[in-house]
Amino acid sequence: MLEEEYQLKYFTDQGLTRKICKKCGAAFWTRNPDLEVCGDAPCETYNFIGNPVFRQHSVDEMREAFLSFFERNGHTRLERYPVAARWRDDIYLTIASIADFQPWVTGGIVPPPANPLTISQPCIRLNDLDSVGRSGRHLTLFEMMAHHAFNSDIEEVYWKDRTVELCDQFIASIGGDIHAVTYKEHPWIGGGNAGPSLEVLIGGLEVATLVFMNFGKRKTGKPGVDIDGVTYYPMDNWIVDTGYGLERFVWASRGSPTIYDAVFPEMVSGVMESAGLEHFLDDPEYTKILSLNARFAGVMDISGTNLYQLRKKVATAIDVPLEKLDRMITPIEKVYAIVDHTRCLAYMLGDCIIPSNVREGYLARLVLRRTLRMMNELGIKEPISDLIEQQMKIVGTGNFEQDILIVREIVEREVEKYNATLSRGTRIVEKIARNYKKKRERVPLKEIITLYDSHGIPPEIIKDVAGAEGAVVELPDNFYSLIADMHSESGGEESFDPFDRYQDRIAALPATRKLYYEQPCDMEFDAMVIDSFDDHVVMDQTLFYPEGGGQPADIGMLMAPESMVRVDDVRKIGDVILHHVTGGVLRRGDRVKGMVDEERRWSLMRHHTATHLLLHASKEVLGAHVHQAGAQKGEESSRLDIRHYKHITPDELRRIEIAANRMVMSDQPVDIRIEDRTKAEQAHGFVLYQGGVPPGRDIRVVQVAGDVEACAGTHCRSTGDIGLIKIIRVEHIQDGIERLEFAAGMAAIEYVQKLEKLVAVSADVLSVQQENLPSSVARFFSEWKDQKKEIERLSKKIVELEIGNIRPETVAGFPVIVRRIDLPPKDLASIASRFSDEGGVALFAGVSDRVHVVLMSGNEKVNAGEIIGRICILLGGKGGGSRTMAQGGGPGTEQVDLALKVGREQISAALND
RNA sequence: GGGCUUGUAGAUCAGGGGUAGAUCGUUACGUUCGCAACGUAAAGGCCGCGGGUUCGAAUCCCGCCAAGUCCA
Repeated sequence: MLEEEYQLKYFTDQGLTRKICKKCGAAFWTRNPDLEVCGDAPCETYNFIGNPVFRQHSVDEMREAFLSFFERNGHTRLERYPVAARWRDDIYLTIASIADFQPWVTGGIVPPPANPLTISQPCIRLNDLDSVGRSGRHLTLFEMMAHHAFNSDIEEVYWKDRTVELCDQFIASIGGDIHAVTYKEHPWIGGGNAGPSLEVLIGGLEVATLVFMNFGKRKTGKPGVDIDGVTYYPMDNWIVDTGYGLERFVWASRGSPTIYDAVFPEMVSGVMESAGLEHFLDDPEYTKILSLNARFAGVMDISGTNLYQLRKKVATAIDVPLEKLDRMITPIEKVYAIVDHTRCLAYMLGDCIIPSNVREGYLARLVLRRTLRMMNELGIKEPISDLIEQQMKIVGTGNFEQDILIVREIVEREVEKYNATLSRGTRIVEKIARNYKKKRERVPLKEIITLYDSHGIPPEIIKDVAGAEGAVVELPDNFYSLIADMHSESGGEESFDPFDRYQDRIAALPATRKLYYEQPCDMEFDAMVIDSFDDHVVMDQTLFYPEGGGQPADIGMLMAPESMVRVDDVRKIGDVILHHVTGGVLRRGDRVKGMVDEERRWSLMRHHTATHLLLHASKEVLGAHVHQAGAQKGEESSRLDIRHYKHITPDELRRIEIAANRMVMSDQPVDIRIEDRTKAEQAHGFVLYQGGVPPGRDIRVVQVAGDVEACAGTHCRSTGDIGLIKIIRVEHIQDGIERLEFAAGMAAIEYVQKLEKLVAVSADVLSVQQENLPSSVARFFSEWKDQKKEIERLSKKIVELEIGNIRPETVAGFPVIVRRIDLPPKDLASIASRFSDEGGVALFAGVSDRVHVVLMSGNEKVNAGEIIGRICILLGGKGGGSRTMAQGGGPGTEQVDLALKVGREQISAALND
């Protein structure tokens, strides 16, 4: 498959030969004619450990060596992107350098920021979380050093030969021996694309992958090829996608036992010390074991039960009992994992992810809790926030957007939350364990799943806590995969775009001129209909704003000489603007006059500009970490979701409102300009992208009162146009996101008037002055409570009096009372229970607007529940209860005497039975 | 975005159609030089909110709100 794709001129020129690995059968290229294996795991084990294959480099040195090498070779160096992939909605975290440029650049829609370019992109992958620390090579966060070239029919930058040549030269530049390098053929398929790829191996370690993305599933007019039974077509743009593992290069340059020792030696020894394991640091046996461990782990998949296999191999190799090895190595693996996880958290939190129960915030929480658990197991007392802070400082605090103090506060809050969850969880587990112990049963798997799934208690803790209560827990080894299977049942359905079928037709049309940008305050325009299909109209130019950036579409009218239609929705497809019309038909060539619903549009503009001010005011009050998490403008109110790690207090809310309104009153101009994307990003940073990342080489930058955003919406000319901004409420949408709902302009006035009316009506009901409303309400409420108490006291007294008054008669030798007492059912019950407690039978009826009856029996022979039913039928109602206590009622107030009489007969009949 | 769990006294939780409970804490009194401990008593509840079913709902059903949690 794709075999001819690997026949590079560079290979033959340089004297590399293609060989087939005698172990795995894979094809590879090498300068060493005697080589028989491909150099990849499991065909070859690590031989760089203790025997570095590059000149020694630190992380920073290696990164700089890479970037400057490619700069020297004509590449533009790019700053890293955040680890939270906020410009994409299909992934939460940046998982590869190419992810920075997907989907627009790779899709050929948007030109790349530079071409060719080089970048060192921190990436987070949590797929192999369990292997981190154990395998000696897995990391949750790694830097993918990369160079990319975006080729098209118009411009070919470079392709396979040059890419491999650069790889060779870079390896040589850091002291690597290119004769020891093998290039393994490794067809690559993913995300609807495919292409040849080369794995770069040295010392038994895969240090880089060179991917040549040139096939896609989409038809391009060029002949297709068959890959794994699927037809792929050569793409119009073909992309060099390389990934060099920074940490792996550093590791190979040090030859240390594990990647962790190479990448963060200071952190490892610091955490070792905190865990009381510092004696291992200079122990040669430890070094030997870990080297072996990494070497063996390098050639196998160690997930799940395979870990046991790995342990056995190492134990056999060094002739140490398995248990002893396990005791030695497990704590060290945890230290490695802690060091790795805290660095991952430093990036996550430093790049403004806020721990949450959803989305990427959940992933941050997951890693944080995992780390806490391991720290706890090792008895590390040092706060995790200190470790994260150290990691941030090692990376350099200037590389993070989030302030270190805020990161600390967020972490400390998370720790508190986790402790609360754990202690809550412990109580629940204890209770359940006691229950099953009493029943002499094992705690079933179902309970464990509920505890984990619904209460977040890890099964290990369940086992411990339940064990302490003396209960046995049913816990299979594959617990986590069981959970995963359970959740994977629900498949996502394909979303269907109703505009897909117009794609071709729309693509043939010229771009619509966007008058709404040129004349944002005009509401009338002339245009020519250039296409019309179904209920959609396309014109050469329009003032109608299409839905976008959280701003709804304009509505209005289009008038032709012979017809008039209503516009009720407007959409932008590519550069063409589609108007959805009702009430008539327009034809191609019609000259029309358009009129936008002016009041609505003004209201939307006010709300939109107000959104920017409010966001900026929130940053002023709450801190620079505040980001927009979403926004929706409306005519009457709008909402702005912001990322913030705790609840906004009423006082903060007032300050935000005041700050925003001050910006209004200072009447500052709204500056809108089109800027070059890359230049704008450099000037303003990624804070530009508050409402998502717009496509295109140029972006529209809206600058107002210190707030700078890439924004496609329509705005007021100056902040004074907005009028009043009134925050209506704040809502806690999810952990880490607060929603501000607000009104601007006339809508704000209307809201205030509505509030005013609410107060006026309320004050009127109580006949008090408006300013006395709070104290009056408080007084009424406490009086209401007092009086409720008083009624209860009096009721008790009446009950006592009634009991004193009543003399039971004797029926068949048993005390019986049948009486009408007009008290609430509750009181009747408490009187009746006095008699039934002493073996008597009591039937009471109370009359208010309806009749309720209570029958209580302390006598075996009298079944209260049965008798009450018959009584209630007479009252036109129903009733029921137990043998000893029954209640019921009905509307028949004039039947009370009859009902009681029948009741008495029933009771005596039962007693005489 | 989806699944699951939970909202009852200040705190922790029972009760799951028929008179709202326990433990701790609080207060008062007793014992004490005082404190702790102990004994006795009391106060403290819109049973999250709004609908519905029912003779009757803390309890069942629906919606909302809030908290927690697992996953994408």
